[in-house]
Amino acid sequence: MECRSRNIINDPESGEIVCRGCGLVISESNISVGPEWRAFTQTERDTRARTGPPSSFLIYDKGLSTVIGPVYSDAYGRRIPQENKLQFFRLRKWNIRSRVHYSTDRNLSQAMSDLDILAGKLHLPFNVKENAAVIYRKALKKGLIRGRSILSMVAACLYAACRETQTPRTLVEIERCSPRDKKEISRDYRMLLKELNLRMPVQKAKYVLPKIASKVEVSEKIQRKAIEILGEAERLKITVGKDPMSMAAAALYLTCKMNKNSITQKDIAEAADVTEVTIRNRYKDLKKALNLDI
DNA sequence: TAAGATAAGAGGGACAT
DNA sequence: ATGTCAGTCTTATCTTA
Repeated sequence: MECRSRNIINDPESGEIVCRGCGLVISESNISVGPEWRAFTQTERDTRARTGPPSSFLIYDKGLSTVIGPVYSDAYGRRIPQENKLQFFRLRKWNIRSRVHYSTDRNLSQAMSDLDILAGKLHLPFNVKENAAVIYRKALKKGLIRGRSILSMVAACLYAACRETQTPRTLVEIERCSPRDKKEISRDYRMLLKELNLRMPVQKAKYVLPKIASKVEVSEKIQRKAIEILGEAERLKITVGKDPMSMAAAALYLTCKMNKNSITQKDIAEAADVTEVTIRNRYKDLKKALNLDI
């Protein structure tokens, strides 16, 4: 099988790399990430490893800080004399205190842990989480967090990261996993867009279609046909200003009906998280624009 | 029982005041 | 900053096939 469009996306649901155009799973990224050396004992592994954990925006100090550990021996394993022990105790104490010293650091360390929890609940891949962390840092630097809820800002950053990376997650889905409500999260999200001058790519209905299709019983053929219809709808400019999710839902419903797949509006509405009425309206638009008579 | 029709209300963008 | 307006989507209810 060969996919020409190469319009690939890292599917966060399955962890696969798939083509957004045709749904082909491309699993050929066989890069070996293991070491090129062999080691037979733990000591050998320790001495041969040349790297530590990666630096990450998800850790408040990017994981690069030096930590004075609670071991009372020096680099050669010799015990530290009694008279110096107190000195090390004080050093360690200030090492810990200085790490999370400023309020922004405390805020960030709290936020990163909240982000971790939220992204985990939503099964979001690492790159989205990292992206959200970068946005949060920018917001914090511009003083946009103060006076707002950390949890809401974290949710807003995560949503922004999803939009930026074209990872299909709706605001409602994020709201369900966050203790803050949709109104607040969306307000903060809009504020982020404005203050940080973020430009988001427009969500395409055909990218969210597989998400709906995976929740209802639809054949691969019908999915492809629905995507075709969406392309046509876009060309006819009847998608502008419409929720991509409802466009996709309506296209899927239309295709099912044309192919004698007796799926109900209710089922699709549930899978797409839109109402039946909205599906009906979009369905009507599609039928009219495409001159279809079913 | 699913699908269609209709109406009222919420919330946000554009624009004016 | 606040108000208005058109347009979208939701919720609710009734009718039709």
